[in-house]
Amino acid sequence: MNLIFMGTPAFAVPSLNALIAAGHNIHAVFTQPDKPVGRKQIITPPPVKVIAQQHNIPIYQPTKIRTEDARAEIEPLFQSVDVGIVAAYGRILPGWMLRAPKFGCINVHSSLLPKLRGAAPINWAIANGEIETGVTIMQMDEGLDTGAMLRQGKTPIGADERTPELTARLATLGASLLIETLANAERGELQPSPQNELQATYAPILKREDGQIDWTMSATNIRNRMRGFTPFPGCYSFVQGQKLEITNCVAEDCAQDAEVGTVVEVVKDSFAIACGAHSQLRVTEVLPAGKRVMPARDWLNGAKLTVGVKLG
RNA sequence: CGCGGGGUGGAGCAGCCUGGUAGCUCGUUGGGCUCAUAACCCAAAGGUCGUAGGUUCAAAUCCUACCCCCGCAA
Repeated sequence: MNLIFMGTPAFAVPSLNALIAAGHNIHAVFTQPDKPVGRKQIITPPPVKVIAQQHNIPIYQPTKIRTEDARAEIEPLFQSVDVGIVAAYGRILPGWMLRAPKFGCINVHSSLLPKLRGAAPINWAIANGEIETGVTIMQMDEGLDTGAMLRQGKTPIGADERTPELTARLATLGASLLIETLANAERGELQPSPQNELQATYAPILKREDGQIDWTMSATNIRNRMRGFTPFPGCYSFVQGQKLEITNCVAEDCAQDAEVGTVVEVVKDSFAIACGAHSQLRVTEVLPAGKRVMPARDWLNGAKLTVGVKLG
């Protein structure tokens, strides 16, 4: 089919590659502008741009698409193709863009809609303790991930799995579902299925503050968030005024009746902190501010942590 | 010139302000104890104190420049 691809991060790359491999005619790739990354503020192109360049596909990186000038330039392009494909493009598309292509725009969303609509569905699937998630291919409308579903695939979430691994798997799954969906579209066999609004939940974009541990949560809940919030925003607390990120831990039952957030045990290779719901979080690996990831054992050697210290 | 933390045996840290013997908790190696041990006891090895200058009788420590790592902010 003749199409336009819109995507930005690594998650979108398998979909783009699959479209190319399947022989679709990609008229243009839209992606976010190059941005400065890291302490050195090195200008870095998004992964999707790199792939597009390798295949000599025209690239558009508009900073604004809601202006009349932008519309005048872009709308004819969209009207000339069969469908627009969106995979983690990172911005809200105006209605005229969604309607311009013959089949409209189709989105690869990494959750089992109507659950987890929004910007960070993979992180929240893990953080919420789900045991299964997936990818939904949907017909886009002007709402937030509210369009009719075209195809859906599921995958289990491993007990120790974190966001990067799950993201990679879902990206691959999404790519294959996307190709199947387009094949159906070409045969005129699409069967849109509306979402059940009553079951909708949301996965808001993550902020740095989301990483601060609330010790009144259960240890299992905290551990799920640690997995889901890897690598950003992480899962951290403060020990004697110093930020300490927890990079690995185990949830345990707690017989003791200590105040939540206090250290209840310090042993050779780990330490435990009282959490809500009669549980405790045994920390086995940490990232102190200004340092790199280290086993709890190493950190304890120098930190001289004692039972009774309050975190937060 | 965005703000800030840091570089000390293999690991994590103290010592620096108020210059003068290289310290702590571990790890490693050897020995001991024990039915046994990742536990305990004894002993040993292992350090250009990030780099280069400077001040000084004397620098991990004070001064100057530089290199590298990291957190925050973007």
